[in-house]
Amino acid sequence: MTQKDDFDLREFLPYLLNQAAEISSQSFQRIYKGRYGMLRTEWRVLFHLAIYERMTAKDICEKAIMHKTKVSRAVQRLEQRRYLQRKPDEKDRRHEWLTLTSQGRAVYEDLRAHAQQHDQVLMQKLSTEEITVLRSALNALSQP
Amino acid sequence: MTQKDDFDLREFLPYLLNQAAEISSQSFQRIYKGRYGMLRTEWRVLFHLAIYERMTAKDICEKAIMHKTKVSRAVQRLEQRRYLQRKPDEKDRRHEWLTLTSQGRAVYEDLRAHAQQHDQVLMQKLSTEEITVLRSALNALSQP
DNA sequence: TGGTAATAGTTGAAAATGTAACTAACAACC
DNA sequence: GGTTGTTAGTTACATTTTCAACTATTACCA
Repeated sequence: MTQKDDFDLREFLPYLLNQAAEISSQSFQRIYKGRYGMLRTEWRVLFHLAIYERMTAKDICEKAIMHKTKVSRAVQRLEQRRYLQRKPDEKDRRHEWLTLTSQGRAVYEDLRAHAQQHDQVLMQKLSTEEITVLRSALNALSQP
Repeated sequence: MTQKDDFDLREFLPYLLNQAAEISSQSFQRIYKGRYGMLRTEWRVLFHLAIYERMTAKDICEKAIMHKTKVSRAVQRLEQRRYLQRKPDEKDRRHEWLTLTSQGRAVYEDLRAHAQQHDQVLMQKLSTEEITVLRSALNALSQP
């Protein structure tokens, strides 16, 4: 099993990105899954609502770059667990405003603490300069 | 929809990594899916076999950090399309050696060309220095 | 030797995701 | 006002993925 080709997978960005994303998500996944039985889509929606306070599903789709069916289902599950509330817009009843309940906010506070801790651990693998460059590069690559 | 919390999702590495990985994979996905009806798991296995020539499914699991059932099913589909061959190990018949057929290799060559081209486009979003730092940071984060 | 444990890989059922078609509400134009 | 088009969000179905149980083979060790 020796490398033969001149093409190196370890330089192919989509591969590298996926690999790094997968591995660095794992231990955080154990937390939100283990503690609250949540999925990736769910914590993402929860975090967006905690940070932006009041959003429609559409807003979340755009910010999080998630498909509307994913968001729709995550919202359903979060509502079932009483982590969020829906309120139809008075002016345009196609829109629904979503906000976290106090329970949802408590779950967020807990997960956020773990997320920050987890981020600290990840960053220990990198130098200060790498962290800065990495963040800006990832943001650049995230623009479609 | 104004930001309220002091915690910024745009600094949380697993989130950023996932976002960047997702977006930068999309246009490559259109290629392998559109041209060959392949899945992400499948091109990954194909590429590993092209680069390392001869591997067992287990080897691929470890290199690509994929679960064995994913690899098993990707191998099945690649075999059905005659992109690879299996050969049981003489000494230990639990192992199966996998190699690409010439057809599989041709598909790889085609996809590799597109991958490199795709990488060029992605890298245009970044400076030379960013690319270097990004790659090393991603490799560091990919170590479990 | 025989019995238990470990390993490579597969399979089936359940869960999650993607795609396309759908509903409901509003907008725009005649 | 009525027809047509657009938008927010949901649902149904097909495809993928995950998880756990399974087979087959080899390793370990009393």
